[in-house]
Amino acid sequence: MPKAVVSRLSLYLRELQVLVRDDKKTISSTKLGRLLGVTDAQVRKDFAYFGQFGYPGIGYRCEELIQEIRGILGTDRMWLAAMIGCGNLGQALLGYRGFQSQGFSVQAAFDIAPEIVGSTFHGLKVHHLDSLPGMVEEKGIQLAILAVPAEVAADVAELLVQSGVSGVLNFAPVTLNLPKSVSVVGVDLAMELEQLAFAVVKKGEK
Amino acid sequence: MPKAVVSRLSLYLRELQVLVRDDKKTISSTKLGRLLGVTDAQVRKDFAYFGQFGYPGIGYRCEELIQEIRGILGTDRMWLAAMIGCGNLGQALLGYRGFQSQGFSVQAAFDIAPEIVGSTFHGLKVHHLDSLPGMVEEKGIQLAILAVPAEVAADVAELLVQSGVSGVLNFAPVTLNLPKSVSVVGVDLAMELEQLAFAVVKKGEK
DNA sequence: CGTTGTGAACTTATTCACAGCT
DNA sequence: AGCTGTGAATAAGTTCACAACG
Repeated sequence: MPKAVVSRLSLYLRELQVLVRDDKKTISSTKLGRLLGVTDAQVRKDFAYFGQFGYPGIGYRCEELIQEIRGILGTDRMWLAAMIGCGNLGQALLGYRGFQSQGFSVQAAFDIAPEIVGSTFHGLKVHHLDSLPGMVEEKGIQLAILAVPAEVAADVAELLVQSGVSGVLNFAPVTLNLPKSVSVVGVDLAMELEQLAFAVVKKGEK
Repeated sequence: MPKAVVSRLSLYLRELQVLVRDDKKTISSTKLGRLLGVTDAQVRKDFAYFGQFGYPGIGYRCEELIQEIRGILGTDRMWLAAMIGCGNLGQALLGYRGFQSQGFSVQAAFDIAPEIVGSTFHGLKVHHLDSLPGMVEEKGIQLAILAVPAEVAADVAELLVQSGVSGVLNFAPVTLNLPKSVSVVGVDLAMELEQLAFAVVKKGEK
């Protein structure tokens, strides 16, 4: 299965949730594809990797398809996460409503700076990083959102691995080299802007 | 040219900047690839789309290659950006140092909420969205960072287009449908966590 | 010698096109 | 009639492997 399929699955899910909010009951591969800029065949093939979810002559039932996708992605259960680093970005992410609504619950927050440890942001008290291993165990935390400065990201990531988390969402602008038992997804905001700059330049040339 | 090449270019750039900080003068495609988890052939082919930057027997000169990549991405000049939406996320992004260092300067910030308009975050005063078109023109703003709630994202994006921006970095969890003269890069934080959840689930099954 | 640049081989991903279901 | 699911065809992207270079 192509690995791009999984990111399209997230995209389909997001669009289906919009459709349900607008009281749409069913949607065809053609219409769903049009909304997202992919072909109808692509939509059908993507779902076909996981099962037969459609109804010939009808399309896909939105609510049902949402459940199927959530089951595939694993977001039908609640995932417990820890926020690591409560500076600018970490604080903002603690207040982000979109995580909770998609199946992610930030259970604990950590930092190392004396002026931040002990503070409360969006109802969550910040603990010292030293207490991370214990709390991961105690609370059953599976994922970490890493929002620390680049210089310390590698070391902190190492600590996360030792603490037993299974996945890291890395906002630090460095490539983490972790054991392959731990999954990593990187989000580099400056890189995204670079991609945008390139797209603009290319368009200007055409 | 494959479109994945451009995102790898950003990745190479980031790693090269680390290498330069560590006083490395040159690097081979094999070593650079190892650091990032791609093959040596991939590294060479990626650069080959844009020119001949390497030295047989030596590798690539880091400083030189950085300049080449910045030239390709268009980040050798400074890009002027506006922050649209100064809630949680917008405020955090205004304080993000990584943008400036990679060639992006946030010149103005906008919101619509009376309690936010007029405030100052990280040295930047928040204007009302109504003054956007004028300031885009006046300051020569090319890019917009869209950090508004999903419900209003489409309408605000429309205003951005009318104001004349060339590119939008969209943090709202919706697909924007803009004229193709305007480039859009989307970053959906919940989607990234979903990708991570899937990776963890899949690893557990194996 | 170590390393690039690149055509050719191969692998992966997307699109086509149509049988078959409702 | 409208739409899915899917094998076959096509296209895109990656790796191989080696000549040429400093």
